Amino acid sequence: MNEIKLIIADDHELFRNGLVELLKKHDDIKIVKSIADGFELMNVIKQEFEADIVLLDLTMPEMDGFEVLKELKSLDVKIKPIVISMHSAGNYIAKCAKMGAYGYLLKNTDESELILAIRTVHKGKKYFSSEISEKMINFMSAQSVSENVLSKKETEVLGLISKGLTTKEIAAKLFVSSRTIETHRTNILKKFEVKNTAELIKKATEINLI
Amino acid sequence: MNEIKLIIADDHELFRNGLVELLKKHDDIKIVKSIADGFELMNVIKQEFEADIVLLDLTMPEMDGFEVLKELKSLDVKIKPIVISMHSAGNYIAKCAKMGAYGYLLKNTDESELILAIRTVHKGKKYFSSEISEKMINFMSAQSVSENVLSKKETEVLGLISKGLTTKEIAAKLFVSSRTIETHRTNILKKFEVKNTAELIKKATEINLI
DNA sequence: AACACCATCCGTATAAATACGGATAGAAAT
DNA sequence: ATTTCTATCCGTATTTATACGGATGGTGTT
Repeated sequence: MNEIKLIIADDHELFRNGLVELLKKHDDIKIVKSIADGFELMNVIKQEFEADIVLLDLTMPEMDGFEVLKELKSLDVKIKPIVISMHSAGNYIAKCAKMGAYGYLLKNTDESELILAIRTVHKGKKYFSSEISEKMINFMSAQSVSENVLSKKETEVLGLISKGLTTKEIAAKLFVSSRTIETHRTNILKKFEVKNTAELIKKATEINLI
Repeated sequence: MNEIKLIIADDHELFRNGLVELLKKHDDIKIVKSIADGFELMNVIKQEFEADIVLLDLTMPEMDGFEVLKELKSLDVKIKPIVISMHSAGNYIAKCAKMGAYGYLLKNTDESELILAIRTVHKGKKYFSSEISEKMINFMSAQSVSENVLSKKETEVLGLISKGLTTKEIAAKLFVSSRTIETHRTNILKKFEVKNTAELIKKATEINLI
C-alpha cells in the first residue's frame, strides 16, 4: 500500500502530540514513531526502523536537527527529512537545504501545507514554500556568504545572555573561563553583524532565535 | 436615530483604512472622522465635532493616546474613548483604565469583538475582554504598584538603545548630556525590573514595546 | 594531508554600562 | 499648597562589554 510512514522528532511534547492528532485524520499517513531527541531518533533509524519521512525539529537537547541531517546524509537510508522549525531566518533555511533537507516548514504553518509538504516529499520532490524559498534566496543574494549559523555553544550562550546573565555568570554556569564566553560573544556579534548586545537581542528575537 | 458616531485615531494609514472598510458593513456605526494624530484629534474635538466614541491608538507621533485620554478627561465632552493598542502589557491597560478609557482592545482582535466593544461602550458600559481584564488584574496584584509605564522620552531612548546606539550616541542625537541618557537608562531598567540591557531588550520585545 | 571550523584559553586596552548618591526647574495631580 | 513626576544635569567608582591579536587540540571535510 501507499501508506506514508512518518517519524516525528521534536522535543516539545505538546507540539508532537498536536501533530499526531492532526495527522491521524489523514489515512494515507501513518505515524510510526514519535521521538523527543535527535540522538534517540538516530538510534531508532540505525537499528531496524523503516520510515519514509521524518519531521525534524531543529532545536533538540542532545542532538539537534543539523546533526541529524548530517548523519542522515552519511548513512545510506531512504528516510527523507522535512525540517519543521520556528526559525524563519534565511541562513537556517539555506543550511538545511544544503544539508539535504527535503522540505522546510515553519511551526506556525497550517495543516493543509503540512499535508501538502508530506505528500510532495513522499513523491520524491522537495517542498519549500514560496515564503521559505524567498527568505533563502534573499539570504543567499545578500552575499552574507556561508554559514553564519550559530554553533550549539553559541546558541546556548545567546540564550543565557538574553536572560540577563553576564559573561562571568555564564562562564560559571557552563564551567568554562570567562575568556571563552567573551570569545563566544564576539563571534555571535560578528555572525549577526551587530555591534552590541542590545542590537543583538533585538535581531535574535526578530528572527525568533530566542 | 441610534447611529453610533465614531472617530478613528491611529497613525497607521493601512490600519485606519482597514477599520473603515470593516466598519462600513455595520449600519449602526458611522465613521465621522479618521485622524492620524492625537493633536489633530483634540483640535477636531475641541472645535465643533460631535461624536460618541473614539477608537484611540496609544502610539501616535505628536500626541499619544495617554495624553489624549488625559485631556479628554479634563474637557467636558461626552466622547467615550476605546483604546486600541498592540500592547498587551498589564501596566498599559491599567493606566488606560485609570485614565478613563471605556474599553481596551488589542490590534489583533477580531471584527466581532470590535463591534461588540463599540456597541457595549455606546450603551454606556465599559468593555474590557476577559483576556485584557486578566492581564490588568495580574499586573495590579503583582504589587508592581503604580505606573511603571515608560515616559515619552524613556520610550524614545529605549527605541534607540534597541537599534544599537550607545548612550553617547543617543545623547548626541537628542541634543542632551550623556548623563541624562544614563539616568533614563537607569530608570528604564528599574521600571522593567531587569538588570541589564540584554534582559531589557528581550522583555521589551516580548511586550511588543519595540 | 590539508583545510576549516569549533570550543577552549590567554593578554592588553579602551569603551560602555551600571551602581551609588545627589540636584533643580517645571508640569501635573490632589 | 504640597506633593509627585519628568527631564535635565553632575561626581565617583566598579563592573561589563568590546576590540585588538594570538594559541591549541579536536572533529570533520575534501
